[in-house]
Amino acid sequence: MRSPEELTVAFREAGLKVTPQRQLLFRLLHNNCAHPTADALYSVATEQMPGISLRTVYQTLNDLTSMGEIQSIDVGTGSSRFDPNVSDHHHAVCDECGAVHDVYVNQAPEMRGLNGFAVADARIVYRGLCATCSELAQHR
Amino acid sequence: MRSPEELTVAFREAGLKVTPQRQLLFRLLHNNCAHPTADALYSVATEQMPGISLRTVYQTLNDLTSMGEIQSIDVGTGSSRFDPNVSDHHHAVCDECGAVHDVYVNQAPEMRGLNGFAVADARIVYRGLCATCSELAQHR
DNA sequence: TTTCTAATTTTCAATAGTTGCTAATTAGCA
DNA sequence: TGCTAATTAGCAACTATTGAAAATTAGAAA
Repeated sequence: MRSPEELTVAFREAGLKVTPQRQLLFRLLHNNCAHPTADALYSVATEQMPGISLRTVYQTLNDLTSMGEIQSIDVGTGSSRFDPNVSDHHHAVCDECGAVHDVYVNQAPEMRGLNGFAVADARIVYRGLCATCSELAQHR
Repeated sequence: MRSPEELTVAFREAGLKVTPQRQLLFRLLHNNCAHPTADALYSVATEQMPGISLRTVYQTLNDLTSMGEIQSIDVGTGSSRFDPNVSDHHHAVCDECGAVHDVYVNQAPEMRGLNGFAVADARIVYRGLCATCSELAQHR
């Protein structure tokens, strides 16, 4: 996604208002590679702006998603996660600690069984143990 | 998954009871490639057995899943879908009609960014238009 | 066949995640 | 400074799923 400053301009150009709540979320999301859930963002946001509502967090995330600034990802952990990295990539989820990592895949693998299905998008979710957790698993 | 008859034996051997509700679900799932949701199965089951509870459907699906007879898949359509095909395969979801198709992938693609992540499983979800829906889209 | 008991089913409440609605507030233009 | 449409907050509602507990039942044993 673009920087908070660029988003400020983009929002105003789109006729949207730039509120303190939105600016805070712009900052919390920028360069955030933690793949946070709405609730995780809400927790951090509340520290800096007590009283901000979870509803507003969801609303802003949805707005940013439909503007293509962030993407919503579902890695099967119950709630949606939000990713300011909208480049073509995939995700690896640690079954132990729940951390989500970015994975880049060179070329699409050969597929069978599509039978005329017109693929527009492919998303891969890897599951397993992250480096830290598999390290810890060794010592048990 | 195995046939209703084989499951009947397997359940008894595991000390589990074979109830009419379970037998009905065995039949509804056998050779079912529609990737139904719990609710979809509940609807069909209700026709043949009025009064069966949604809770029982969920319970039986969970039992079959933990026995490895079926798998639970999440293709991002809100609710879990259940697949009696437990062979190594992936799924293509039609954005128009919601149908879910099986896709077989030859070999895993080359990945970058794993940084020590120990992959245990990979699931690919393709999105796009199924053959029927892309056909219809042509004529508009 | 009848009895018994642990497994199962049903019912209903509860939960998590997310969205809908509405009154109150506010950004930003005139 | 005032105005108004956009936004926020608060809360109810909704969907998918699970928990808990009482009632029922499969199936082994007598």
